[in-house]
Amino acid sequence: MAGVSLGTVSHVLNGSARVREPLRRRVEEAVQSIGYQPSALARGLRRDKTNMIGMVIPDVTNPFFPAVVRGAEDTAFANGYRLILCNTDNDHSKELVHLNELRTYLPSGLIVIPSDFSDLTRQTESYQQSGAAVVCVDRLPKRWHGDSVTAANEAGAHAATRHLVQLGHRRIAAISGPLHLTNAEQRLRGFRRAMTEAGLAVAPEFLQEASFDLPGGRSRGLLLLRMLPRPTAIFAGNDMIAMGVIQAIRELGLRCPEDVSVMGFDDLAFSALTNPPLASVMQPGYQLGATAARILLDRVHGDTGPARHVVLQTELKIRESVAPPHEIDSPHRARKTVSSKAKKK
Amino acid sequence: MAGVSLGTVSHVLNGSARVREPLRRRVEEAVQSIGYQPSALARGLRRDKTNMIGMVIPDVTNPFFPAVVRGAEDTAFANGYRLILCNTDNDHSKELVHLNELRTYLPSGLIVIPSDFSDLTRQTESYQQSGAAVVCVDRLPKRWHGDSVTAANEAGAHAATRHLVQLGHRRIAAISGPLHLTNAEQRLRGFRRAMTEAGLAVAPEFLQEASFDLPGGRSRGLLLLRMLPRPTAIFAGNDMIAMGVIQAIRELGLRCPEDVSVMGFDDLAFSALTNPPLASVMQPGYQLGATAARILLDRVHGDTGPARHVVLQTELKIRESVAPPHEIDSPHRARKTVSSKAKKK
DNA sequence: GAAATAATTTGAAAGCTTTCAAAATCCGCT
DNA sequence: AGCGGATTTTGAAAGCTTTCAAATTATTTC
Repeated sequence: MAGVSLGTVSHVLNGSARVREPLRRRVEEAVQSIGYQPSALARGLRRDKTNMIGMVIPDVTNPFFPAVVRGAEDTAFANGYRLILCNTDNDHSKELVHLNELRTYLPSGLIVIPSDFSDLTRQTESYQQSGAAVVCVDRLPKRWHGDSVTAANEAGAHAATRHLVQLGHRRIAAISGPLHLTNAEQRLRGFRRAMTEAGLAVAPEFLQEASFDLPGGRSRGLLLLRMLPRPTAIFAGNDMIAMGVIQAIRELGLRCPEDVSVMGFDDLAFSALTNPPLASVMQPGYQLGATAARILLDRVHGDTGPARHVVLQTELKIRESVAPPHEIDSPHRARKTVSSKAKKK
Repeated sequence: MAGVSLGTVSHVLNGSARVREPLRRRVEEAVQSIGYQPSALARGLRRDKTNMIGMVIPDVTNPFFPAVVRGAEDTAFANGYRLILCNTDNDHSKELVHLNELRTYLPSGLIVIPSDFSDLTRQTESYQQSGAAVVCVDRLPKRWHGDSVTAANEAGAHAATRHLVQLGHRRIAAISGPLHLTNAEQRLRGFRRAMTEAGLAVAPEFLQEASFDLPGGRSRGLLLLRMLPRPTAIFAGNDMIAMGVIQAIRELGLRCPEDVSVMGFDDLAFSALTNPPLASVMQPGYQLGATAARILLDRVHGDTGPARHVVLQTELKIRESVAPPHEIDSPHRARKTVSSKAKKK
């Protein structure tokens, strides 16, 4: 200690009160010379809040989520906040463990991509009364009324399906993600609406549900492709499912897009590099994360307005995995990029 | 509080002293009923150590790193530790910020994939004297003497190159990653050794250096492909570079593998799905992370043995992006999977 | 120049655990 | 019943900040 009281040091470091020049300088020099850094733990303990943000995601390994994490990390970091990353593996009990433990670190907030059957709502209460904000991303738990950031799943799926219809497809099947996840359900809804609007009926067996991964898409794809008459196009709930479908197509000796068109959702970084390049509905993962962090920070800084539900626009990326069906003459061709509208309420 | 002293509660919760049954039960019931959870902050403050592990990586968005993160997260979580994730963006100053700040949280340890020009060694000292362990993964800073977990880069690159040679290639070029990264440098070394052993000279202009990403691979690829005589095979420093090369090949109206074979390194999850499927040297990202966490936990639990340098084996994955060169008759064909040896010292 | 007022600086408490030494209780034994 | 030793339980300190009220110093005003 170089000549001054503890309280003064704190004031210099936090600018919490004016300190006259000579003192301030002495303190700053001392801090410099011994490389003093305040203990984040003691600080958090005293302030009842740390600069940490808990980020709970299903799995870093799934290529869509890292983009979200990155978006959140960047804006959090730029504002002096740090991320604690938690994988839930879509396991509800693991989610609970994380949620419960995270609280004892007094984080400033939580950014959550909820797992299946998440009852985040109840957890959230205890966080909110400890002053932490909670923002949900990508998919929402049932009856979620707090802040959220999602993609325009319904609109995106609608645009994608309409594109398939415009290419001339009539027998279009869908492989949705797990329907208790709101994003999977919304995408399916968009698919159905587009089909209805086109006056096309969807046989119930043409609607399959799979887990959001490659094996899920492959097995459901095999199922669909063995039906007669076979669908000429398949709308997949996400790109991993779509890749599974393409694999199934190949296994059965069929070709994509000549025999079956495939449309994905997510537009992962590598979807443009696959064989064939995958048509997909782009959703802005980075933006989802960044926006969630933005909202969270606003809350931390005192925004007490009504819950915000940000819906980010998607964009249809047409690539070689879709083409007009072979059996029928293709009536119209639509190669342009179609955007669904962004919406905020 | 239900009838007993503070110290006793602590003992019950930590098993730090025997407590007689009736008391213990009363405490446990009280804890249950109000859902009491000890403050991780106060605990860390008192114990001079938290259950957090700082994980510093270049970029979650790069598909190789999430696997490492996942491996580390899983073993850390299973042992009651949590991960604070930090992106450095390969920016040394950002790495410094993270490293400095992380320390104030008194983490149990650090798992670091160092950025370019990292001088982690100095940082490490101050961590170690605060009792935190540091493990380096994937690549090492210059003169790193602490624990490390890396892949057998040299051996993997050697095996891959030898495979190309055995296919009949003579004019083989390499696009390495940034050579101040030890992993890039080791892979290049493996490449050179295989070439030397095969009695093949490598023209200096056939050795290019690129950043570990797709644009890097594309631009260097274009360069190489415009040379005359053109290389018949290109060994890429990682899969992202390899994808860039394939893109370059396509842009020039050439075909892979007919005109040019491409070999990658990493074997990312989607490398099997690209067009053409990418031959690559598999390195076990998940294991790298898991092993690093394992070593870290051992250190935390008191292992004070000499520094461990674990080298994990790689495995050559042959896929359609490599084939015998067209111009020459292919002398031998080698389709089998070749493993490099694992090594521990 | 003294008093009043404003501006700085300080001291001490509080936040929640863990831990060490001291106090209390238990147990067996005579 | 009383005593010694072993076992449990308790009290208080410490860990590092922040913050509030109190104390000190500077500044203004008459």
